[in-house]
Amino acid sequence: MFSKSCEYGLRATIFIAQQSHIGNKVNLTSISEAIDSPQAFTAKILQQLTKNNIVNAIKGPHGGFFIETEALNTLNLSAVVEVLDGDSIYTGCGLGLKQCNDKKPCPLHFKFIAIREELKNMLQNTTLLMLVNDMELDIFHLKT
Amino acid sequence: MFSKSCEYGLRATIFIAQQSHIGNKVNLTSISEAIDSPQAFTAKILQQLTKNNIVNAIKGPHGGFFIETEALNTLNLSAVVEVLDGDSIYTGCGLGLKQCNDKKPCPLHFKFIAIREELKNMLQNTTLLMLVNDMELDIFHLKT
DNA sequence: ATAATAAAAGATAATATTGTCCTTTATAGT
DNA sequence: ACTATAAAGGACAATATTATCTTTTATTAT
Repeated sequence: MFSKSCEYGLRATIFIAQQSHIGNKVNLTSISEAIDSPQAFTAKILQQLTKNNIVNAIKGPHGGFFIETEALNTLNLSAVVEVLDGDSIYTGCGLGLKQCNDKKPCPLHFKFIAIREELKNMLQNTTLLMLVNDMELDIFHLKT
Repeated sequence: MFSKSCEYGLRATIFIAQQSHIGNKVNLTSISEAIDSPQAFTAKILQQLTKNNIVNAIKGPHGGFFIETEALNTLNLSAVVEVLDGDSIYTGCGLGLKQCNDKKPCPLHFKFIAIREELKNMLQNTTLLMLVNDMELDIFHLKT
């Protein structure tokens, strides 16, 4: 479904959101430990998320990654996915055709649209704050 | 969503189904032209589909690939996807966790399940015959 | 038997993705 | 100023996916 980059990116973002919600900044080491991801690779992904204003980064001692409290309520999963995997998951043809649309569709086009819309809605309607609140239930996890 | 192999494989299968429905066997060259795919790569994919009894292959002059008429009605898209991409699309975790289930879910687990079920149903409920019939409408295409 | 056709199989190559390592830049505390 | 911390950036390496090329096997028709 998503690329490895996107998977790690989503997990990292959710972890940062969680920590930001309780007022903590987190550094690369603690992120990659918390989500069980390759550290250097995760660093690259966080750079992209930082450049695209999904997360904030502060250098130096007591620095680290965080998300502003107000943003937790507006940032959704779709924003993260779009930064890391682009919009191909929304627009790409299920059979890999370059041109596939309502006018000139592949045989699966209309069947796919329904599912993609649902996925899109789910990703757009799920904010980081929602996930952070869910995770207080403590049955959810981000590693292994 | 699907791998390139799976995209080509689905397109090839649909084309073969179409031709089989009107009593034609088709060879590699005509398949890769009809679906605009790299020929040698498509050959490898067809080998897998043949081994897994999705399509039949006959060597030699007047040989080629085909699907038996009865099978057109029972074979569904899910069968093709499972051969080429395995079942990861049904069972894999959206965040890439090795262990993610109802007992120990990732934060997106329950939201994903709904979408995956719909995808699964769509792929399982869409038979090759249905697609062949749809394509008689002539608005659908398999290339570019 | 021979030639032609067509899939199967094996080896190899190109590309993209995933992952690592090392250096540079920024910041804070002493 | 110096040191420690931490992200940013660049170069490189490993792996997986995608793609090609060549040889072999099977079948048909002459």
